[in-house]
Amino acid sequence: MAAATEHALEAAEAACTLRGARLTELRREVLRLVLEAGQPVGAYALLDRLRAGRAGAAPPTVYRALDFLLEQGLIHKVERLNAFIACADAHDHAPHAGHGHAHPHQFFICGRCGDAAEIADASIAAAIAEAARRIGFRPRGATVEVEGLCAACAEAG
Amino acid sequence: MAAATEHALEAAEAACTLRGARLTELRREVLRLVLEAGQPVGAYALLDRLRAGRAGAAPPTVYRALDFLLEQGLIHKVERLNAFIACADAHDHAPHAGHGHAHPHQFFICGRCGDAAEIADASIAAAIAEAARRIGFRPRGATVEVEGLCAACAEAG
DNA sequence: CCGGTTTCCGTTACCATATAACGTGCGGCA
DNA sequence: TGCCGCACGTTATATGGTAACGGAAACCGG
Ligand SMILES: [Zn+2]
Ligand SMILES: [Zn+2]
Ligand SMILES: [Zn+2]
Ligand SMILES: [Zn+2]
Repeated sequence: MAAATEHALEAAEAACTLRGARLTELRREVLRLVLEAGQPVGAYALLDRLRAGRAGAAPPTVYRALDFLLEQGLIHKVERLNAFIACADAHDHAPHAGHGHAHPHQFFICGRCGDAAEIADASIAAAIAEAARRIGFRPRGATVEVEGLCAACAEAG
Repeated sequence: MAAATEHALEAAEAACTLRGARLTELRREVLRLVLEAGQPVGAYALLDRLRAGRAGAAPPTVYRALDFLLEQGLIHKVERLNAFIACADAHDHAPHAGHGHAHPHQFFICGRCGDAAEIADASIAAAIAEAARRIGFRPRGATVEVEGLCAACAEAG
């Protein structure tokens, strides 16, 4: 599946260029590591892997790169795991001119195999927006993370 | 509003008794601190306050109490803040015999004043359940946390 | 090409959040 | 009485995240 990673990297490159953001060597490398993980991955796990090619890497090195990738909507943070994962459809959501909130999304996290499936369900988003409206709350961003068993694991055991 | 805190503590006592769980002195004290905070409060902030009356308190002291209170559904964790808050309607949800998942709930967190409003919106829960069903996911618990401006702060500015 | 400005990133130090591991005391129970 | 399980103290450690400073490099208006 290295091909998928390469494709995603090229798409990220293109998206950044469109917005005038600089996907530097370091940021590109961190994005590659997140893509290759394929699952939510912690900042320090990324740091360890990053050090394979970059001797002096330290926490700020990886956190700054992650902040950039979050800004660009190329990755998401999984709050329940304090971990990061590549956006499943970074190439789809419109390249806003400015910086950004990530697009609305939800995660279904398997407690057995560790997979995190990203979806963008309009009716969940609508229900949240409606509830917010009802209490006069002005939403700026939402975290929706469901823990449980994925289809494969539920069947297996 | 100390009266409200006392009332909640008595309700918690009753609920624990019903389930055969022991709301010890320590756990009761931590619950009191969470109730008195009125907002999401970090474990180490609780630890500091706990130390006022308990010289030797250490991280495990407060984390074990918090784990118990979470089990009993008396408090919730706010993942986005790594903080804890008293359940807004702990006396309402059925006292399951066994231990438990917390009841379904959602938080609307004001980024200006720090308040976190807990609601239990059936249509949000339903939309999530439906999305889970569609992908064959078996949910065990959900985190729904919306960040933004509460009604008061949105009006103020 | 120059000089001013911004951005990126190396580096050090530190803070914040959470858990592992082990021991002791205590109450319930055969 | 001996055993067991739970609660909790205690120490140490793991894991996650920032502040602050400085130098190098990219960018831009001349
Ligand atoms: Zn996404
Ligand atoms: Zn699974
Ligand atoms: Zn609640
Ligand atoms: Zn507010």
